[in-house]
Amino acid sequence: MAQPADDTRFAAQRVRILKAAARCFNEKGYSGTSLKDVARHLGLTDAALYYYVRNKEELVYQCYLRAAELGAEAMARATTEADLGFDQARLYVRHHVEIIVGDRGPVAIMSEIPSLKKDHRNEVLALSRRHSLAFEHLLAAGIDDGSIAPCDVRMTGNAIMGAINWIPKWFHGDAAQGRDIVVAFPDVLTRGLRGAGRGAAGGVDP
Amino acid sequence: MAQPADDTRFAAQRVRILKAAARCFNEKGYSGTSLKDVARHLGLTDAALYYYVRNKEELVYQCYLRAAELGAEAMARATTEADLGFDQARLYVRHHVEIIVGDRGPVAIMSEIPSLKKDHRNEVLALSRRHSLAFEHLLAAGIDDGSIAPCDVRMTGNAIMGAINWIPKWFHGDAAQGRDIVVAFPDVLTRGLRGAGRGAAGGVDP
DNA sequence: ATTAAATTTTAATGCCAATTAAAATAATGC
DNA sequence: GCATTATTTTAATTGGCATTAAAATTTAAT
Repeated sequence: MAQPADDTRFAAQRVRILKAAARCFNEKGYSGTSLKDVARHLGLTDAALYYYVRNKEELVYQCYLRAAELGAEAMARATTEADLGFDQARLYVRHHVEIIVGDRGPVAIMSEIPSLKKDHRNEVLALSRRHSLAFEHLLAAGIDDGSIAPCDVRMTGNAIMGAINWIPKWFHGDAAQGRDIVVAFPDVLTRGLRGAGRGAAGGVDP
Repeated sequence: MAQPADDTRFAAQRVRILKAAARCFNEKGYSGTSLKDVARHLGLTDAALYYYVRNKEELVYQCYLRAAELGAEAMARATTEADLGFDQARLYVRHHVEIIVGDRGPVAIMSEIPSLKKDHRNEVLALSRRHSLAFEHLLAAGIDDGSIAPCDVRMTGNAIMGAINWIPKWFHGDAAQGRDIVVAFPDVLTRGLRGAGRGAAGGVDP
């Protein structure tokens, strides 16, 4: 009854459950998926899930926490691996998209935060805002260093995040398409950011 | 019991209901919103809704039909009002975004198509695909006429549509923010498309 | 005003899904 | 092999929600 926090078996099954849940939630929404749906994907019974989470609300909560973690990881790697704002933005998109369509996916879309109970909702909302703000700061830094053209960073951030968040709505695991996404999205989502300063490619071929 | 198809009262109430439903669905998802939730927004009882729709599934179906209509309208206006692909793409974003954040909104996000029954699902899926294809053709035409730089039109379309579809997740009716969106999104979402041919602004100022 | 039609409410009904407790099975250490 | 712990299942219990039919109220036309 007491689960060792680091037990391999328990932790592994936990992740399997979170991924199965993420797939279901992305497809049919939070309330639209029953615990039986999630369990079926794992060859389990609905009741078995209660060994890993207190209740259904906590299952979504954990999914959203995991989503926030992975997003933050992509962001952290991006700011570490490049200096110019533009390059960081591009890297962030690349890393996040790779996670979403790769082996660590599916990642739950944080699309039903209002369904969480107050404490969890506030926590997830805070994480979400922190992520958005981090990206906006990244964009602002890019404008300062001249690699990104002046723009409304709030709206630009919302646009880029939206395009990423929407991916699970139309990507359902096709490997070839996954490769297309990883190749195209970083370019598509950042091509409009280019500034005239350092690192600017211009847009006019010589 | 028999509703005159064009009756002002009936039609008006019907639209009010669809908008209230769209708001609820966007916020809490299809299964997450009860008919009582929708009715409460209108000062009605849940049972009253059955005078306007056969059942809950048809309520979503109608919301999605309306969403498809409005999207198609934005697309049609865009292709009518401009010639170059780039200008059409920009106009489409402008029109669609104006509808979403304007008085005709909220518009339901088509995010739970799998919850529809087969016939409705197929119809809505077809409309959705048609819309995506229309946009991809528009992009391809822009590449041909030189106003849009060569790109993966499928992925570019997915990215732009995703950014638009995600708007209702963070926009909740604030008028000032609505203006920001209308001003920024057409630019943000199409700035990366510019080609080197006719109508190209380049990216280098002087 | 009176009547008929249109709209909404009240008051059931039944099902599905979340949750829980106890029992059964599987895994692990000795 | 035995005993203890971890994991899953079976078998209730529960409440909410979609749905329906009949009754009540409102609206509109004459």
